[in-house]
Amino acid sequence: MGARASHYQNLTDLPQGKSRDIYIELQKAILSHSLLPGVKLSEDEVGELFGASRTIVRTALQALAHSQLVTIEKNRGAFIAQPSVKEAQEVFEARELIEPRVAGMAAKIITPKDIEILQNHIKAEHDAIAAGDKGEALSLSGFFHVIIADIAEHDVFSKIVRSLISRSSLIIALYWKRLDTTCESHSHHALLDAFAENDVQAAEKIMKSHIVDLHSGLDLKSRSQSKQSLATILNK
Amino acid sequence: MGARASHYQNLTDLPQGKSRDIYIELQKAILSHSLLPGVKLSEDEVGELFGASRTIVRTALQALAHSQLVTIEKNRGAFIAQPSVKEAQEVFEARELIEPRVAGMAAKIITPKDIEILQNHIKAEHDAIAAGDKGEALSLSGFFHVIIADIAEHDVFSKIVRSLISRSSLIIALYWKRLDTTCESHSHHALLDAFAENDVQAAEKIMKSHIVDLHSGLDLKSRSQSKQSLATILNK
DNA sequence: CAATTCTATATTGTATACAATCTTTAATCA
DNA sequence: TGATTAAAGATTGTATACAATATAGAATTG
Repeated sequence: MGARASHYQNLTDLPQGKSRDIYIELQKAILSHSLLPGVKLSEDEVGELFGASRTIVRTALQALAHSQLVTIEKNRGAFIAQPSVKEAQEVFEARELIEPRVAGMAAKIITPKDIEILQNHIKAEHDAIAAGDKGEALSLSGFFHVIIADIAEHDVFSKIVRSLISRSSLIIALYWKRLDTTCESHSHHALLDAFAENDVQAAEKIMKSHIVDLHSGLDLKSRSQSKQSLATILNK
Repeated sequence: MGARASHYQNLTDLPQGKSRDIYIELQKAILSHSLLPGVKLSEDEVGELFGASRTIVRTALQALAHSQLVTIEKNRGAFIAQPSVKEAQEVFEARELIEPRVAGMAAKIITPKDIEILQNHIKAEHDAIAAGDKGEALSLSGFFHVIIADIAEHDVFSKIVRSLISRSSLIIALYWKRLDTTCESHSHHALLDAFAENDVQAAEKIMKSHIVDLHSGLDLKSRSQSKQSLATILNK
């Protein structure tokens, strides 16, 4: 649990403070699909919810915009980003190039403790699925990839991977067609086996096919959409 | 000329306005090594220079911080970033993975007009070297890679490449040891030949070895300068 | 004289007031 | 009625005043 929270935190380079808190909270809501693409984030409303002035809120929203989780339209405001079909393709193409390499690097230097963390993470995924908490399960399965990037101890790749995975979450919200998410867990298990044996090549290969598989789970013709009030969504 | 300006502009997702102008100007100064790593960017000073309020300046500085060209320290201010040795290694490792792929993609779809643009760019590089304008030459040789990313028409990779090249400029300012920069031009020429023949594999290979070569031009033991204050630069 | 504490100054952090712009609603005209 | 225009309201953009913090210099102490 503590591990998960820290992964959220490390996603921004904002200095500590209220802006950072707001960034993290909003991000959490976006990655768990509580906030869906297209939803407007009004400065007053967000400020009201978090007890912060607009100055602070704007800092957080601009940071989210830099992370491409939010789009800011001049004189119109901030909205949860809606990645285009082309962007969706590109994000997964990038993941197909970068993440196998990262997985290979992780396999090289992974420790038993790291493996335990990943095992616990997979368990948490299973629990979320069992509990029917789809948003949480999805969020966790994304963070699985982030943990691997952290294990690889390569800050540059790690940051890129985090960004790509965040954007993947939005892409999945818009274009995911498969209803069975359980198939993913299989890949994660297989990856763990490769890690346990420090098998670099196997890790690369499994990660590659895993991402190709995720990519193929997208329906890049239709997109889904819905609108809700921000206050309702954040339970505040 | 116009092409070069547009490449600066496309480096940020800031909305049009004064913040964007400041971002672009500061970035230009950083990439041409007019502003060196460690230099402080005081909000008042920058605001004075550009005739803008601190609100606007802060937006620009925060954007630069997110691009990792600037580091913001709480209650201390913004400084031109000073990449560590580890970060320098990682940036070039990332470039070695990503840029060859991008060069291959560009080779596949490049047009005669694109090739002409690249040729003109190389000529501008030569002119800058001939004129002894080292900063300009360096900046241009970086943008050569950005243009290739644009030709590949892959926004996600393009953005990553832009970021890596910006950071490379800081890294070169801190760790470059070679005194002859002319050798680079050769690689750029060779790349152009591969592009002209739409030779994907050759483009990948040349780009890879070009970046490995750049990487080997770094002295990752000693850094050329540590913190420079604005006072030092102004001889006060 | 060196080291330390204290004070004054300068700089950044935040809230807020006002301006500019967009959005919605009401009114007008064909 | 339907479309167009005009006014009112709401929202974002920007400047600025004040608060919090860090920095530099002076005073103090051993």
